Amino acid sequence: MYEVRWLTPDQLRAWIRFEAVVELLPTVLDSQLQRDSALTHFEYVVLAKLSESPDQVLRMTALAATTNSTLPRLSHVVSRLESRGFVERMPCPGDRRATNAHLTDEGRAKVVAAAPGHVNTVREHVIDLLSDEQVEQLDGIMATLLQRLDPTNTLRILP
Amino acid sequence: MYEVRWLTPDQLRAWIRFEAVVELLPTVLDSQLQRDSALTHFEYVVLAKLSESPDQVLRMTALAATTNSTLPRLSHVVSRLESRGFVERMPCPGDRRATNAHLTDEGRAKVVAAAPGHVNTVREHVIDLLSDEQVEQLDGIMATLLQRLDPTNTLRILP
DNA sequence: CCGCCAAGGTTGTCGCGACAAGAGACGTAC
DNA sequence: GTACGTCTCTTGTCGCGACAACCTTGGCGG
Repeated sequence: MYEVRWLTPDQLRAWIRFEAVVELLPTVLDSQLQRDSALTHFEYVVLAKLSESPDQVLRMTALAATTNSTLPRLSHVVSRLESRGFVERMPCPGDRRATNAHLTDEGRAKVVAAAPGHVNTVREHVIDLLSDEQVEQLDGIMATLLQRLDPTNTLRILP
Repeated sequence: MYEVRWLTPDQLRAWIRFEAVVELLPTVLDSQLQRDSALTHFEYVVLAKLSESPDQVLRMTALAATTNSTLPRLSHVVSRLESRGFVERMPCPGDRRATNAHLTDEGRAKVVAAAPGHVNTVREHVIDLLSDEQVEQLDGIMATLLQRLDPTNTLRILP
């Protein structure tokens, strides 16, 4: 039985709405990609991050970090993507413990084909609904939250 | 091959951060509740919504709406909660198709015990990190997004 | 009444995410 | 050179969420 600081009405309202968006948004992203490209949102992110990196290669650990994922989760997903021919695993030359994930040409084609529809969904459901000022506010708020959520601050390295 | 309006650098940065938070936040909420109260975040929300309603009763459909869920998902969760003694199903007097979910005393005790820890987590990871102004901004942004995400606008009925 | 469709819930199946356990490889201390 | 701890990744198991199929009841037109 310790002291609890409950939320004020304003805080509560903001939280309930935020909570709702956090609950609903992933479903929207997933179903669009699933429907149009037979990809999970997470699978898409993996392919996208690989396509943005030099030589289309990233170490599993680095890939896990940029996708806000854990290694076990990533490993499973890469296995699936590998069996579909979008990614191939290659031993890392310098470190025999490490594995490199490499985007195949087929995988690259896949993500290139999926990107427009995904960007469109992001616009329709988020960006285009907000003013430039609100986008800036959103960025500031999320940057603050990430300092708590992302211990390694991987995401502070941004373009 | 149609026209694509890519995101501007500012928009992209905001989106990547928002995406990261949407990915990471649910895990934090789930693991705290799981660790301290052996509850899923969604289970907690179900119990909480019931505890806030008159007579601790809500129809399944209404409960699904206020928890941003689908009926199948809710039905499964209520079954689990029922087997643990936190909720009981009762036929709705007025409509023999409908089912009422009723929070038991045990369930009420459970949610009351879990609430402080949960509120604390929400404060630590979200509310207390933001200024009052940012909380207001967050509320405005999320309200806008919900108009798209929540077709029935169930959540616009707020305290 | 009676045939039809919509509304309200439940159940079954499948796939993904979380977690724990394990197998190699690297570094380092002695 | 060898023993220990750490890093890197994989694998197996379990539980939840999405989706589809199904069943019952209610409303409504003829």
